[in-house]
Amino acid sequence: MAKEITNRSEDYSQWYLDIVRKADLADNSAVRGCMVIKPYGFAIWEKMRDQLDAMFKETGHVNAYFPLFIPKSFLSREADHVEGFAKECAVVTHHRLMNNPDGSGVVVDPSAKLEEELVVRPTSETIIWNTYRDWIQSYRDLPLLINQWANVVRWEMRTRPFLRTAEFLWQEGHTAHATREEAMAEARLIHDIYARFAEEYMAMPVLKGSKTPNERFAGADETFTIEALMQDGRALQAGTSHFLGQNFAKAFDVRFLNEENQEEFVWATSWGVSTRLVGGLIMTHSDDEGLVLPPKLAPVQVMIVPIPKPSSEIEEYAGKLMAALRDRGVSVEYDRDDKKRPGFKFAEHEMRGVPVRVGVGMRDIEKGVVEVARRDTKEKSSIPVDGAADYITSLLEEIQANLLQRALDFRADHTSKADDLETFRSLIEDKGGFVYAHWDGTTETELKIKEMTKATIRLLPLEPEADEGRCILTGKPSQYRVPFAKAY
RNA sequence: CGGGGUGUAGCGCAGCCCGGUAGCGCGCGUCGUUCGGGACGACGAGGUCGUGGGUUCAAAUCCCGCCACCCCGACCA
Repeated sequence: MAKEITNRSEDYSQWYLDIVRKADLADNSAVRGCMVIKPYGFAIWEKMRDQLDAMFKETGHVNAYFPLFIPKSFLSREADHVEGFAKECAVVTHHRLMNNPDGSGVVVDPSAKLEEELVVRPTSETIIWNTYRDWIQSYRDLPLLINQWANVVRWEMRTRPFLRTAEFLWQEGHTAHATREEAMAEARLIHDIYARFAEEYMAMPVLKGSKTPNERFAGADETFTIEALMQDGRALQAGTSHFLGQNFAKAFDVRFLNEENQEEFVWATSWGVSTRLVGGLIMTHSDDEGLVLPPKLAPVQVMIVPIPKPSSEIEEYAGKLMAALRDRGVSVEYDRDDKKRPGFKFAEHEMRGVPVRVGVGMRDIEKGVVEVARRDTKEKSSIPVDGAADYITSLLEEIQANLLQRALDFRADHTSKADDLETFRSLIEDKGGFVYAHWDGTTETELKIKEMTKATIRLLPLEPEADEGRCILTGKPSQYRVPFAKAY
């Protein structure tokens, strides 16, 4: 069922791009590296967004919005931060165009040069912390638990729809706390929320852990990550939550008076997930027939196809089922297009990943049944129409669970151990997936292994399984294994 | 920024080597027959052949410049 792993990544890449296009998710845009998200693709993002937003709000967060433009000087306040992002910033230098004197369209008006150039946000820590300085005076102002839904721009050299685009949509949470412990707990809380969302809603299992210093967010003291495994054996960083220590508070001079009337710098976190999750969703579940959506995130969970074409008799028969499904909170649509034939519609809805298709024709009406087809296994069965709403409701739950299980099995099949460099290299190269190996803990070794094999340490397990061994590169002692993988 | 490749109808491509004024499939429109797994037939619409120059009686085709995009690297929280 699942897409077979191929070492020829261009095949996999083509398969992915075909799904994006054929399932009507996104198009290339006129701007290099930016994509147009089409209504169906955006509907999936909206389902994700609404669910995440609810989870943030349940844990005391509120939404706000900060400017798109950041004065260039803000970026350089935090040394690591500017170093991390400087190479991929879009910069606004002027604020006016004028007619070209030679009549060939418009040019930038040189007299409209900005005093201070503006950077299109690659992330908002700087402008938000510059604002927080004015909002925080006392411990009574803390914690400050704010999230924003926004777009950001990172001028990446190579892009791929959803997985890495120059402009992308995301949420970024920025919180301020009175103590180190509280900020760390916040970073861990969000990390847990991301993992729960990935598994319960996306049916995408993730590894949880912290990043090595080398892979940490620019300006963070600790980065927590969730890492998923795609069907071509590559890992996808799906969401990060950062403990920022007092780095940004110091850079933007954000202090507060504690209960003892002493001045302290505040403690911070930031965290985000993006439209990259849509790419992860596609790559986790899709097959050669197209997209496969987990019911909890499918814009349409059940599509009713009249056979051979719409009629008032079929609509009346199906209408009762639709009402019963809606009563149970299931989103259902009736395909009333009378131009397309049933076979075409079947293929089309499969392409778009609709979890359950219900076929209704005269034959079914005579027998008092409907034909129920599930997208994940392609199985079809004839179900009495009277109990169909209950059957389909539980079938949706079963599909959700099956997709997660399938992905878990795939990950288990593509998780291995290596005790020497040659085994490691061949596992990474031929099998893909996560390869657990011993590492001496140094950035130097991490980088050398990356250079030799393209594999990176995806995370450091939070509760590592004790397993003494020797680093596959240097032979130095190691207390536990870390998962390596090639990553997107 | 290096190495390779491609620009021809909405999409995917052929034609280029060997110059003669543009074609195929899908899609699109109309009509008819169809309709329980991507229908078929007939007719039809749609193209500054990426762009600028050169050679030639004549350029999609040959030559030179430029631009864009894709792939592999580099890069990438």
